[in-house]
Amino acid sequence: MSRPTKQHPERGDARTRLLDAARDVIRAKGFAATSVDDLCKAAGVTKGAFFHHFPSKEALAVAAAGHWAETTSAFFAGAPYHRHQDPLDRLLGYVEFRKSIIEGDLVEFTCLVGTMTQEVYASYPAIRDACAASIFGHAATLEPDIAEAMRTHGIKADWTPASLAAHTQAVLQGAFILAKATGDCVVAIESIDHLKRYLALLFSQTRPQGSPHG
Amino acid sequence: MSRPTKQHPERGDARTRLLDAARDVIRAKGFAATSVDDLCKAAGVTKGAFFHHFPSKEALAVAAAGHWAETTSAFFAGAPYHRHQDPLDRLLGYVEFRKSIIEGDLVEFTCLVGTMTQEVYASYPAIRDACAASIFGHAATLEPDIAEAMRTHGIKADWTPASLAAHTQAVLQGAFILAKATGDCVVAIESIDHLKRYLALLFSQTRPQGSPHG
DNA sequence: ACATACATACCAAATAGTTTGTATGTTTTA
DNA sequence: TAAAACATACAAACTATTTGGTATGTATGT
Repeated sequence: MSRPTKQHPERGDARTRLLDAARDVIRAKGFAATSVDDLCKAAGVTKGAFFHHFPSKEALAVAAAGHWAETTSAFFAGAPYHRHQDPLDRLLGYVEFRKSIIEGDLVEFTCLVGTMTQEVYASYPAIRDACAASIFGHAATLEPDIAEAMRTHGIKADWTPASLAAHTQAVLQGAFILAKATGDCVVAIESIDHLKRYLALLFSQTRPQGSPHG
Repeated sequence: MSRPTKQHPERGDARTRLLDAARDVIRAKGFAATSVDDLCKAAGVTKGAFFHHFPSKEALAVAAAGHWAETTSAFFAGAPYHRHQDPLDRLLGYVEFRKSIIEGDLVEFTCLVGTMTQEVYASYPAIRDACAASIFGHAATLEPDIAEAMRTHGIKADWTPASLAAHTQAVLQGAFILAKATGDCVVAIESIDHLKRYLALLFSQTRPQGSPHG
C-alpha cells in the first residue's frame, strides 16, 4: 500500500496519516465541523493526496470507522484481562480495564465511532453503519464470557448476553458524554463503577456451580 | 416578548419558533451541520429575524439548551411517577417513564443537549456549559428520592446519590447512541431495563426499615 | 418620536471537490 | 537488457457553492 521513495522516505503513508488525523480531529471537533483542510493540515498532506486516497469526506469517515474498529480490537485483544480463568473475572476485568485507560485528555480516551454516530445517524447511513459495526463488533467480544459466566453461575435470566454486552457499551458511551459535559473524567469513572457493581450483583444472586470461583 | 399584529397574527413568536426548530433540526443533523438557513427555513422566518433575536448561531444553541432544560423539566415535573409514596418506587417509576416515552422516530425522543455536547465540548464552551447545566440539573431532581431511598432501605454505600443520578443519565445517553447506531429503539429499551434491574438489586440488598414498602 | 420586529439584499470567507502537473515505481516489449 | 509505456502517489492551483454574519429598509406598536 505504501511506496516510500529516496527523496521522501515518509512518502506512501498519506492514507494512514489521514486516518490517524481523522481519529484525532473528529474526536475533538466532530465530523461536520472538521473540514478536509483541517484533516490535510493535521496529517501533513495536500488535498490532492486526500482525494487520491478517498473519493469524498464521507468515504474517509467510513474508512476511519473501519480503521478504528481494527486498531481498538487489536488493542483489547492484547489486554491483560483475558488471562483470568473465570469468565466473570474476565468480564469484570474488562470493565476495570476500560476504567484504567480513562486518564488525561478527553480526546485520547473517548470513542470516535460513538461521537460520529450522534452526528451522522440520519444524514450519512454509510458512516452510521460503519460506526454501528465497530460498536457492536466490540460488544460481541464480551458475549462468550457473559454466556459462560451465566452457565457457571447458574443464571436463568430474562436478559441475553447480547443485551448485557450492549449495556456495557451504553454505559461507556454515556459516561463519555458526561465527561465531555463536565470536562472531568471523574463522573465517567463513577458511572463505570456503577456498571461494575451491577455486574457483580447480577452474578452474585446465585452461588457459583461446578468450577470454584476465587 | 411576542408582539402579534393585525396583518400577521403569528408574528412575534419568531424566537420561540427558532428555538423549536433548533431542537428538531439539531437533533437530526447535529449543531455544525445545521446551517442558519436550515433553521430559518424550518422556523419559517428570515435571517433578519434570526440575527435580531440571537447575536450568533452559538448564542442560539445556548438559548436552545436553556429552552430544552425548561421544557423538559416541566415535562418531567408533570409525569405520574412522582405520585408514588415510596422513594424507590418514584426512582423506578422515573426509569419506567423514560422507557415509555421511547417510541416512534429517533429525533422525537433523543436528547438535544446530549447530542450537542459530543460535538461542541472542545469548541464552544458556552454551549457545552449550557448542555451540562441541563443534563446535571435534570439528574439533580433524582437525588432527593435516591437519598431518601437509601435512608429507608438502610443503605450504607461507597457511592453517592449524585453519582447514581448521573449514572442514570449516562445509561440514557448511551442508550440513545446505540439506538442511533442501529436505527432501532429496542437496544435502548433493553439497556434501560438493565438500569432498572441494577436499581432494584442495589436497594434489595438490605431490608427496608421504618415505613413499610409495598 | 421612538423602539421593536422583522424583511431583503448583500458580503467576505470557508467549503468540498476538480483539474492539471510531476516525481517515482512497475510492467511490458523490442 | 534497456527503454518505452503505464500506473501510483502525490502537489498546487482553481472553482462553484455555501457559510455565518451585516447593512439597510420598512411595517407596526408605544
